[in-house]
Amino acid sequence: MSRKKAPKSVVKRLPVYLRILDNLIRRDVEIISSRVLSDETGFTAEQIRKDLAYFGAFGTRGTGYNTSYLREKLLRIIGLDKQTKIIVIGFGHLGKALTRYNMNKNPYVKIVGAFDNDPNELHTDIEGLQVYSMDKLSEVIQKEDVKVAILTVPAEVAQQVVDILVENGITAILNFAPTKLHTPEGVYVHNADLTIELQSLIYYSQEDEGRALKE
Amino acid sequence: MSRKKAPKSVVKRLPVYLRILDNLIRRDVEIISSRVLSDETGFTAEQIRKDLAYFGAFGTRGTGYNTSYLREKLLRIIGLDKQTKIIVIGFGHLGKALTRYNMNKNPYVKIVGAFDNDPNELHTDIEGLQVYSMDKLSEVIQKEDVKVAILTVPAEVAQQVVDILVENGITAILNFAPTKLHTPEGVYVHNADLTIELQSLIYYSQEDEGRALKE
DNA sequence: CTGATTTTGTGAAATGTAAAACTATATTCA
DNA sequence: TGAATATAGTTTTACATTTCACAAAATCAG
Ligand SMILES: NC(=O)c1ccc[n+]([C@@H]2O[C@H](COP(=O)([O-])OP(=O)(O)OC[C@H]3O[C@@H](n4cnc5c(N)ncnc54)[C@H](O)[C@@H]3O)[C@@H](O)[C@H]2O)c1
Ligand SMILES: NC(=O)c1ccc[n+]([C@@H]2O[C@H](COP(=O)([O-])OP(=O)(O)OC[C@H]3O[C@@H](n4cnc5c(N)ncnc54)[C@H](O)[C@@H]3O)[C@@H](O)[C@H]2O)c1
Repeated sequence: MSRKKAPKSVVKRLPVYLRILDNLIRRDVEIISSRVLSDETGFTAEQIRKDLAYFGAFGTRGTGYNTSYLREKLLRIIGLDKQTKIIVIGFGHLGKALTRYNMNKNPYVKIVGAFDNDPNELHTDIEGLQVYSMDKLSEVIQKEDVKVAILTVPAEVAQQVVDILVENGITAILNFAPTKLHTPEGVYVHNADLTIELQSLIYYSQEDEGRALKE
Repeated sequence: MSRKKAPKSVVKRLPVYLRILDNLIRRDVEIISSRVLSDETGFTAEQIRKDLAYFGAFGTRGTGYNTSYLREKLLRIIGLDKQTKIIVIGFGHLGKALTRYNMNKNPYVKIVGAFDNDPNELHTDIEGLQVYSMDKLSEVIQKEDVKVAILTVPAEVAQQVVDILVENGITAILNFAPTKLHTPEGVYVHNADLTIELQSLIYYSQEDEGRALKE
């Protein structure tokens, strides 16, 4: 049976459910209802049930969801059931912060290398991390069979770096550079645009003062 | 005349338009059509026109939009016409990267202080930045009349820090901690959850392999 | 100066997403 | 054992957003 494709908004909520489940399991909670999940996530219970229904029926009526079972299912749905290999391009301030964080705090991914074109950045104090110059890119991507890259280079060079990544078989890019990237069909780009987040927050922070909507 | 409230999706696109306009003005482009804006942003021309229409009529039929004029209007709409004062709470890896970036690259906001509870973090090599211990929070917020905070503390302490921020009059928070924050009515929280971005990207990177949607 | 062209601004239709209502199934306890 | 209760899963309805289609207004060419 072929299920309807899940909307983007649903996919964005799956990792939230996963995180809550991880916390619950750590606290030895074995069963959770959509109602309680609702309290923890802020999404409505109906929405949570509907989201999960895109992928199957994982609960028990009258009881709720088994936390470990649902976690396993979510891992498989999201694609985290086997550790995803990732590279980071642009080992500057943000690249370093993200690399360190994902190596220490994110068990679902494995950073197999960081890359920079500045020779001064080719060292690190992060344990277990290799920092390479850009000419090692092809070699590492192929040897490790990497498909996912985090891009933290300046906006001016982002497109040219992306072209190289795509050439070498990268199919998914988390882009922090504030610029629109052009990629061929089949290469996914997610923009994590921190400036946009901040500016739209400022919009809302002023809304109450009645400025924004007046003529 | 009172206009209809702009949807969140529209508000998120306004900073994108602003950025493109900044680039165009830097290249001395004076007039831009919605069609070309569409090419630059990836949004459809109709959508761009409709977005702007929530706030007024800023273009000239037959010609397009004057870049400088539209920029001024957008600045005022978003609330960037006067520099917004911001504080950063949690001067760790991510907090440092964001602070440095916004001090150097983001002319629309002014970081008036960073805060940390670890005495080792109370120094910095960022020019013009003051790093304070947490007991200076009230004082700085009041003296500078700050309303917006960037939150980069560990998830475990995020809620207790938020309570302090709210107590002291902060009304908008950009939250990087992977946890749901509870705030009273009138306090805006935007979650910038980088782990969710990465995990949902992984979902899409596997979609083509036909795994995710099969029974 | 006039008709053709361009491009904005906007109402209507289509699509996508969320919420609500409902149904089915399991559990609990008298 | 069976009625009451709890909760998942499904269908329906409402709402939000995008796309479409075109009128209105400005410009341009001759
Ligand atoms: N730091 C932030 O908080 C922040 C916030 C919003 C957006 N961003 C965006 O994220 C990106 C990185 O920001 P950052 O603060 O880390 O900047 P950064 O200058 O500290 O780091 C950029 C790194 O990319 C490297 N680099 C430059 N050209 C390269 C190339 N062609 N190939 C490989 N590496 C190259 C540089 O050597 C540097 O180490 C930028 O696009 C920035 O606009 C950053
Ligand atoms: N670094 C990343 O790339 C990344 C990615 C995703 C999410 N995050 C989240 O962002 C937050 C910060 O991450 P980080 O990597 O910068 O961590 P970090 O440990 O480097 O920084 C956290 C800082 O907060 C300070 N702090 C702790 N408790 C505090 C308190 N009660 N009051 C004030 N300051 C306090 C610490 O002293 C430290 O300097 C975390 O919640 C993390 O989960 C970070």
